[in-house]
Amino acid sequence: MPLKKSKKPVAKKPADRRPKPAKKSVGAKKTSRRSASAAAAPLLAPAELPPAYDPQAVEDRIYASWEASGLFNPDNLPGERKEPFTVMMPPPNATGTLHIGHAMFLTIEDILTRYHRQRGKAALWLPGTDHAAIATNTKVEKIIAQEGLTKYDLGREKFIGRVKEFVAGSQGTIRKQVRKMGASCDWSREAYTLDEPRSRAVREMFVRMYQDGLIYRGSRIVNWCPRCESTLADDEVEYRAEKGKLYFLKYGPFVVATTRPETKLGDTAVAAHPDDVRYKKWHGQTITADFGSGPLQIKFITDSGVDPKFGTGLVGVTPAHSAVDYAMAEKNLLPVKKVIGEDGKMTKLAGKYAGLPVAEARQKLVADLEKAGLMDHVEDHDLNITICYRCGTTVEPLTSKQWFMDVNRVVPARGQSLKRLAVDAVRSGRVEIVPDRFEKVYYHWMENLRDWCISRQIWFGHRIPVWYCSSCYVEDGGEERAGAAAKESRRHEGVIVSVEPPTKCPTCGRAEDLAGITQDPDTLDTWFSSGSWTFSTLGWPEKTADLKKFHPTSVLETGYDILFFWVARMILMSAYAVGDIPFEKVYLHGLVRDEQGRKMSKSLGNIIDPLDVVAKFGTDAVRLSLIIGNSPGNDLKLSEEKIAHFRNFANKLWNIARFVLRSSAGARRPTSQPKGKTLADRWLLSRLNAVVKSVTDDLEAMNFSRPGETLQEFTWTELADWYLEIAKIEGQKGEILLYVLETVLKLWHPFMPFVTEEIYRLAFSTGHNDYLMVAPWPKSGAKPDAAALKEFVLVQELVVAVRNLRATYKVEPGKRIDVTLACGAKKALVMAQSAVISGLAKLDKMEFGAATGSANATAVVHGIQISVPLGSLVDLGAEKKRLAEELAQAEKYLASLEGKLKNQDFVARAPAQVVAAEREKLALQRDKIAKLKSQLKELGG
RNA sequence: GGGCGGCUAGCUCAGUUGGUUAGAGCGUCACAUUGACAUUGUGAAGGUCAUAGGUUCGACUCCUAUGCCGCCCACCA
Repeated sequence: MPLKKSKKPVAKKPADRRPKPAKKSVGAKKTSRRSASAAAAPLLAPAELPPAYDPQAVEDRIYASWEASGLFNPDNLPGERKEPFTVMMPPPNATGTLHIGHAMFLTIEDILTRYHRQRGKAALWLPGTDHAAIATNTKVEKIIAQEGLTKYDLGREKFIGRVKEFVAGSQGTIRKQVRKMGASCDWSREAYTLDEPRSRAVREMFVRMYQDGLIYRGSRIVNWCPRCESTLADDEVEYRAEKGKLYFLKYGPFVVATTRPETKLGDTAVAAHPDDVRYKKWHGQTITADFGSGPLQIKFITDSGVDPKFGTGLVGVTPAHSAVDYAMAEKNLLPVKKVIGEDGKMTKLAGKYAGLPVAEARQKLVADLEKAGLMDHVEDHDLNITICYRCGTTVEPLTSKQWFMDVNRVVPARGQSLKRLAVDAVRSGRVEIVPDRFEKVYYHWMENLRDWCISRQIWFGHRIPVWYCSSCYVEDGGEERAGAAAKESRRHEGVIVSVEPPTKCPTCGRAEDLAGITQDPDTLDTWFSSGSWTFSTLGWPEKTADLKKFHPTSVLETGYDILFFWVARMILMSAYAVGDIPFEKVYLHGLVRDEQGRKMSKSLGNIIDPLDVVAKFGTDAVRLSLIIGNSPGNDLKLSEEKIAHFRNFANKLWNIARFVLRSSAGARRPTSQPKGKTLADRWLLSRLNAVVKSVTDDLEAMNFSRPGETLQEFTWTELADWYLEIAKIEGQKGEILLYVLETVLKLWHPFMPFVTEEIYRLAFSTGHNDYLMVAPWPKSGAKPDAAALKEFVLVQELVVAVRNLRATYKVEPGKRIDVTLACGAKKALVMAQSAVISGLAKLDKMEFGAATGSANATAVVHGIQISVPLGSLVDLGAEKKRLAEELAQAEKYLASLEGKLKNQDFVARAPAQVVAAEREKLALQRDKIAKLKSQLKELGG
């Protein structure tokens, strides 16, 4: 009993055991046992298979054997594999553990990878993790806060040490969990956005873009999170509705409405709509306003974005603290007056309010204005405040000297701006987004993209590869002005931008005293590094063989929630760096929600932990539950009941295998599709071919739910419930059963890799790295046997009709009954199938001809009248009622068919096929009605 | 303010070029337990496909409105 011996100890091993290729415990046993008996027959007596599939006893062992086989690495795959299939795993944030959403994407990507691997491609699925700069930084700040520490207590070096420690632990957990899901990714190529090769790629990218003038340093408006003490990208802010006030201030000769009076100290203009007649005479003038910190020179400008109906139709323009206002300032070359600093306090430009936190400054200013009679009135107002997507703190828009990526400047080598390149990649069809409705969303976002602020003031991340020479570099000072001048540092003396740390200043030659050359303290936006993920993982900037072979990648599979953050950035950066698309297709999945459709969250306590449900139901069941019943771009509602259903299904498949193995003892394993001998054989094989085609077509179209449903229906209903039952009657089906089982395993394997691989190992594997994982995908060559399909349906319906009668009259399930069939032209078919029909319907005698006597229960199917003499069991009244109901229904249907066929337009315009089908239905209904009527007459109705 | 998605059986969802008596799973009801499987089998009940129009011989499917529910984007100071 080698199976049982090998099972227990392996199952106890921890999931995280990283198997060493040399140690082939499973393979070795299998090989020695197998080598004696060649490949002809199943090698395991079915008695050795436990009656229930036990995922816990199988999964870790199977995964370890896959990993040991080296077959996750495309370089090791058998045969000549010219065509690559590449998926880059969206690197999970190294901030903790995986949730059920990760389990979903792992499943989808694994299905894709396994399918294409079976199709004979060089399938590469490259795993990795993301350092997730702000998220991880914030997380570790929280952790050390529990020790009563801040990052400043530790200092930069020590703090980063703590982060690295945390990340290492998190990565270990993630690796374990990814394996637990059965992911067939190539661990030998695992990458991390902050490891050395990726860091080098980031620096290289930065330097090249700087040299091409696409990265510049300038003082522009950014989103500033006072808690994180860092900038945020435009898409890293979220909104929260809040009740606020709208203050109407006396503003020189006007009244201007504002929600943030304290920012008015930084106003440099006031704007009206150009067509607003009330203010025409002020256009171009300069007025003076004073809010208590001295007179302000305010230019009157016009902007079509101003809504004349809101407030007084005037906007106080505060370039330093509003993105909209900054845009107006750029157009009008207005001065920028920064009254709020990065510390969240008023600057010295705020006069007497300098040094006050923003909230206090507002209170004081409002009080002062009221005192001075400068407050016209105050209204309640609903407003959307911007908050940090990581910590929820109110974001302060302010101008700051940062590094930006210019998305509108023409890329020298490409002749177009980054924005245009990224739009065209999708517009041209080279990148296809599934579902396609997201293409519109993508265009809209990309067209409105502004220069991307890429510098962050957090400590953890890629340090900006820029150094400043203290001898040559002079910070700009003085008054700022919006517009072209803000992009000051495309080139600047004393600014050294370099992949490797500089050894001397290129301007002054300063070398010995490197203390005078200091690196920019800032780090890069995390998306800057993940934007290069598709090619940095393959060795870029080196011209590696991997890069040549596997890029552009085939499919990028990720959640629709990071379409902008990540997908768009990858298209942008790939267009720049490699002059190509990063992937051919984008498949966007939805969110996993709880059974009530709520987001899963710790506070709601409705989180489904993938490891919990995997332990409870098995990985295969969890995988299916995340795939079936879901379509791209739509959210999925998940419940344990659903997972339990697929646990049951995995067990069903297991038991189908047990049955097949015990029924096929001594049979040869066919190398091609056997010929069917009986109607049931021909039906099943024909159905199987149709299923192969349908599943293949669906997977090619990246449709995962439907092939799962198709396979489930075929496996459970057609194969198990019908064919296996017939096999018990007809016998002698060893070869067909083995063939169908093997084919079904191959088809199911991408969806449920563990149970299928285990069955394959027990039933078919010859050892020697013979894994289902690399078994060729079935071909769907044969044409459907239309006659067999049609005839078998008749047999099925006949059987169901008899079962129905039995259930209606509560005939004991075990009892065999007699039946009289009036078959007409179908007699030959029914006679030929009499053994099957009798077996499935538990018949004793089957007679042909018209039934006699009134003690019959009757049904009509496909023109065949079934009469079951039930003697005293038949309640004549009830039977009459039942038949009358059936007759009424049939007549109703007949009437609709007649109506349709009487319609000359239908007959003339509908396709001939459709009309003919309707005519056939009509004839069948008429026949049925006649038979039902005569039976009713017989009963005296 | 602009845009997108959903609305099909009690629940979760299929329904891909317009032609089925609208399907599945779960749940419900009835019955069945000596070998592939009770993590099962057999049978049944259950829907005017959100509403109103329109196009068409024919609409769950296409078009136009409307109503809920959800999401995304946006500069209403």
